[in-house]
Amino acid sequence: MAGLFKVAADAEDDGGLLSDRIRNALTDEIASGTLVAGSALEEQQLADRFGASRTPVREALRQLAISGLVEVRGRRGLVVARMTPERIMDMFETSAEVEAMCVRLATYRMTPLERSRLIELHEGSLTMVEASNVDAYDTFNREFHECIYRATHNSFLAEQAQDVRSRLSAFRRTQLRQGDRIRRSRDEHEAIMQAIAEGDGDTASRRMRAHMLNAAAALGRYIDDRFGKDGSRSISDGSLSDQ
Amino acid sequence: MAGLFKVAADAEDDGGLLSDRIRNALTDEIASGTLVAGSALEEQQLADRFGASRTPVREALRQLAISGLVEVRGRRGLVVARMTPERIMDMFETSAEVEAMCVRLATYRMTPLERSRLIELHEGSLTMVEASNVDAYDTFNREFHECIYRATHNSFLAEQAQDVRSRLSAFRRTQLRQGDRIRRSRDEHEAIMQAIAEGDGDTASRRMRAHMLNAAAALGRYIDDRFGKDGSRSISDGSLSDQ
DNA sequence: TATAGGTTTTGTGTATACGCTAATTGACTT
DNA sequence: AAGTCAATTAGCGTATACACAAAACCTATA
Repeated sequence: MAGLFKVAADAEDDGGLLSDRIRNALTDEIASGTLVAGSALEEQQLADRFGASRTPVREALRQLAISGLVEVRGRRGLVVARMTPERIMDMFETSAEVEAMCVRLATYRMTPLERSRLIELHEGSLTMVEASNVDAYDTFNREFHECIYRATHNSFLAEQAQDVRSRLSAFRRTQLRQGDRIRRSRDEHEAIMQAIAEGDGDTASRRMRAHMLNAAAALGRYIDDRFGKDGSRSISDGSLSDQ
Repeated sequence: MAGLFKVAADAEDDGGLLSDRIRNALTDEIASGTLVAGSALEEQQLADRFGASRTPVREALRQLAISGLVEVRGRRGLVVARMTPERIMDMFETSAEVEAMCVRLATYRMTPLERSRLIELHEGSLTMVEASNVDAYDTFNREFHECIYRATHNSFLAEQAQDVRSRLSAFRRTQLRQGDRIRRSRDEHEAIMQAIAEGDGDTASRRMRAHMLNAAAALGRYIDDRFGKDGSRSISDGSLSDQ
């Protein structure tokens, strides 16, 4: 069973479409490692296991293929994609770069209303940190970043950023519980907010990149434990030190 | 018919999978405007038109939905996505930002072999410019950018960049034929190459962004003609002027 | 005449059946 | 004994059939 990760998909565990439920279930099983990387995925077998027919299974697999969670191998079936530590770090780095890109544009284009909304959100996160309320902070964090996406006033970019972010959600899950990561996370947000307030998009961008890479690093040991010991590569040769 | 755009998919017009052929055909028809935005797409009707059954049509439509070319509306069918000028410019801007991000990382991480390969490609493009060989330059251009993607040494980022680029291919088609765009394109490549040679990732990044936005601007009038007259917004408030 | 409720219709979601490609295995030849 | 070719088969790609849900339409009543 995929008990390790009970993702947001559980909200509508039985109401939605069958193909979507299968997709979510497979996503969880792959992210949690229940389905080991490289193993073959046969449609009929999965259909039997879910008590469904091949049709919705196929739809689910095709979506997973586009998400990159499974690899298509010509005519001869699909296999669970190998989520190597390198691959995961690549995804985190990409996410960091995308977030940095977004906050830069957002700094230049944000309306006063959007700015005050972001400030309001940020200030509200203080009590969560003091209460060590991880779940509340996690929700806030998502809103914080989505607020920045919207402030770019580029809906396509916002969708892309959201997509990358959602693909990492399964791995980011445990990040905030590592040590005093929450407090440091909020401190980094603070620094980003300051750069935004000064209208300095490039600085906000650099700080956001560092922020995201710190979050990734907080996951480093966890990922190493799960997937191997080789997750230590320099993931940003650029100006990482900041603030 | 979708005669306007004979895309690269034509290379294997009959050999590939039926669902892929349908997907390509629909992509062309949407990009070319043959299928007007907002119109409903019924599976059986499309199946009849392509002489196939609903199954491959469904697969194609699901892929298009993920690509953003069609919008899913609950249970009541799909509609052709509205490709407004704003949307297209958003996509071009995103592409520009992604390319800028890639070339920055590539500058820091590129191996000597990759650098020499890029130089070789760039120098080879000179004869194409002098011969005004648009098709050859278009092929070179794709290789040039893909070479940069790979040089980031981040396969996930490379895939994302490739994905964004491919989504724009239908619109970028005519770009190089506008005026002396080819020569200016190569000049911009030249400036980027220089920054790469100096190991200045930030400069390479800025120049790449400007390069991509120039390419988008070259398409501006074309897009305006096709989709309306409102495609003129400031698409980069940041440091656009460069070199 | 307008509205409410039921009926028909339309189209997606899912199940099942068939064909075809290609991988595997076995036998036959060298 | 090893390699090659043919036969078998496993599994995907596609076609067709059925179920169900939502929207449109028609009818009956106020």
